[in-house]
Amino acid sequence: MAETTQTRREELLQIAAELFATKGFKNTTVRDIADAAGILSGSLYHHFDSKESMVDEILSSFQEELFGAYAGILAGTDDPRAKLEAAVRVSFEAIDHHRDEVAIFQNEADYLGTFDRFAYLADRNQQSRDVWLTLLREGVASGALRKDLDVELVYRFIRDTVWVAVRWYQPGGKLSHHDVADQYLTILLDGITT
Amino acid sequence: MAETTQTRREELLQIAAELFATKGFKNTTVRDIADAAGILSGSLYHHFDSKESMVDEILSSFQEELFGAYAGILAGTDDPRAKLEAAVRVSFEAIDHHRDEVAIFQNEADYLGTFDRFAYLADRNQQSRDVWLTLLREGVASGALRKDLDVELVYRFIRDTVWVAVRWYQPGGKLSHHDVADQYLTILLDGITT
DNA sequence: TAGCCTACCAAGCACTTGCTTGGCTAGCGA
DNA sequence: TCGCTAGCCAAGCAAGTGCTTGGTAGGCTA
Repeated sequence: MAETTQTRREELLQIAAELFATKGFKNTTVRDIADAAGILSGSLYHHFDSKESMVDEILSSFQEELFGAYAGILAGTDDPRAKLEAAVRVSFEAIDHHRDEVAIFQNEADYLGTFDRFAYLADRNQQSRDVWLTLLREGVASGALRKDLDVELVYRFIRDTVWVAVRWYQPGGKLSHHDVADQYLTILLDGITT
Repeated sequence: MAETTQTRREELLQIAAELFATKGFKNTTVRDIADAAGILSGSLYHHFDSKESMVDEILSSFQEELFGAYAGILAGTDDPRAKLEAAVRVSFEAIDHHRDEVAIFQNEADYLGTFDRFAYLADRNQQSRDVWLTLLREGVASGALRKDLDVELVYRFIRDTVWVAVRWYQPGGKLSHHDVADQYLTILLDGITT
């Protein structure tokens, strides 16, 4: 294989990501990671500078992909409601494809954000807020969404509900991420009453 | 004061709760707690057996109060829709009144649940699920809620949205917990479209 | 005033943490 | 065959971790 050089690194990153997602960043030791990889802890430092640089790499590469998808939606020509639906679907898809990364971001962003190195996490948060608020305001302006809503609050509810789903969503389970997105959009758009 | 004996203990618990909520349980050291209280770390062990017993006390007493409230709603004579609304309101109220406790439960339940001592956390989770599913099924049966909903999924969405609000809700802020509950119920019950 | 209790300090122990250092080995291109 | 690199090990250090121990000061009560 041509990418043999990269492979071991990426393999270790995947192992680390799963542990970070499951046990938390601070709660995962370099010995845990090394054990799971079948090597000694010191050997990790042949591949990475520090434990921090591992999460850094995991999170930043994921964020880049996700925000590329959002940008594509915003730049598209769909009507506001379709764009909003697309953003929700893309998010649930991210949970399906990048379970560990989403979980790490959800659980550790606050803590990691206190370090200079992870200042970009706050920027991404702001960027995400801009995306959703833009979509919601376009929706209200176009008449597709109710005018009596507190757009900021709606944004928070959507963001929370979508991302926290990573806690219970099972990638190979009975419900696909399409199913989950469908059900959530039904509730969000039309409510649960008859 | 008659409760002077209890006061210092409770004061220390409050200090610990705030740190656990902000920095995480594992990420908070006994020296952190002691520093915040203005004493040395060893002195904490005059009041408590261990760091674990501190979270234990914090969480269990909170849970008892919360589930008492749920039980009251279930036992009431309101119609299904009113009961559902009441459960949502009680939850947002808990976020307002017990910020730290809710945050700790949200962030640490998974990790703590792996210890025998905190097995009751899983029981409480199950109990909570029963409460919400009962309310939702009564709603569907009465005709107040749509029949095409996946009740289990709706439960998860509600649970997540309500409790994760602890991450951004500001107790003394512009929006009261009543306001937040109102807005969420509007969305949940009737949707965001026109 | 003697005995007891609450609240704390000072010191440190046993262990875990992230990370470092120096060295080994297998494979590959020249 | 030589040098180079990727990948790993063995050993350990400095800082931090939860918790223990023996002791002190002040107040309450019999």
